[in-house]
Amino acid sequence: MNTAQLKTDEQKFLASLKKLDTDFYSRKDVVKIAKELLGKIIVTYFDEQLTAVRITETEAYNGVVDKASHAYNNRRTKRTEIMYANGGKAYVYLCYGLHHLFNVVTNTEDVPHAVLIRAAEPVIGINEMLLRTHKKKPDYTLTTGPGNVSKALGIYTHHTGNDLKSAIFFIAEDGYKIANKNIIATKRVGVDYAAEDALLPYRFFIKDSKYVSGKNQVKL
DNA sequence: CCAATGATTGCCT
DNA sequence: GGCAATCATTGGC
Repeated sequence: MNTAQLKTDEQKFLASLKKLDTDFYSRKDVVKIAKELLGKIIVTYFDEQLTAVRITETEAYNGVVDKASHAYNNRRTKRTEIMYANGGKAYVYLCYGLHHLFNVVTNTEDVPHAVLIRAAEPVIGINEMLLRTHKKKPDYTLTTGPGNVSKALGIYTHHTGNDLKSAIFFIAEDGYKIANKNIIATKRVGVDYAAEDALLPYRFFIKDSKYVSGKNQVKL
């Protein structure tokens, strides 16, 4: 990216970030990674527009043994192939024919784990997010819900397979910490078809955050 | 080849 | 709270 054309506050913001490295993503415990992604920053710099959000809600998908996962029972198709890559890649797919859902691929090669990013809080580029989502005013719906997060950040299915350590699309930490007692675990949303696996406590969100999807969200 | 469907959202009542 | 929108992927024929 050409950082010279960024505003001073944008440059300062980027300088405060440290990208998560491959070791973070390639660990074996996807549930732990889903928890640790809370509070991290997603940055996109598509079309000369810098946008960033802080993750507030995630869901773990535990690979071949998880009936809610696209890779359940080692299902390996053109769409899911990227889930079998080493951690640190983006898995983006179209849901209900219109929503682009962004997942972080974790674990090592041939172990198809992923974390769905379900909600976040805007940090940089709110005006651009409003343009992308066709909204008038920023409220919690701007980046709450997996479809909305992708829309606000400009993430589409053609980004599937992208490396999350690139200059224009990455996840980073900025030192922000969340106490364990402020992380809530619940069952996942919209996976009732997954029988007993639908009940697993694989969804995590930041307690009291306004940017949380479903019935746990706080109305303004 | 083709019908069914989904890790959702937003608009209507 | 109910339901329509909208289509790539999937799996069955």
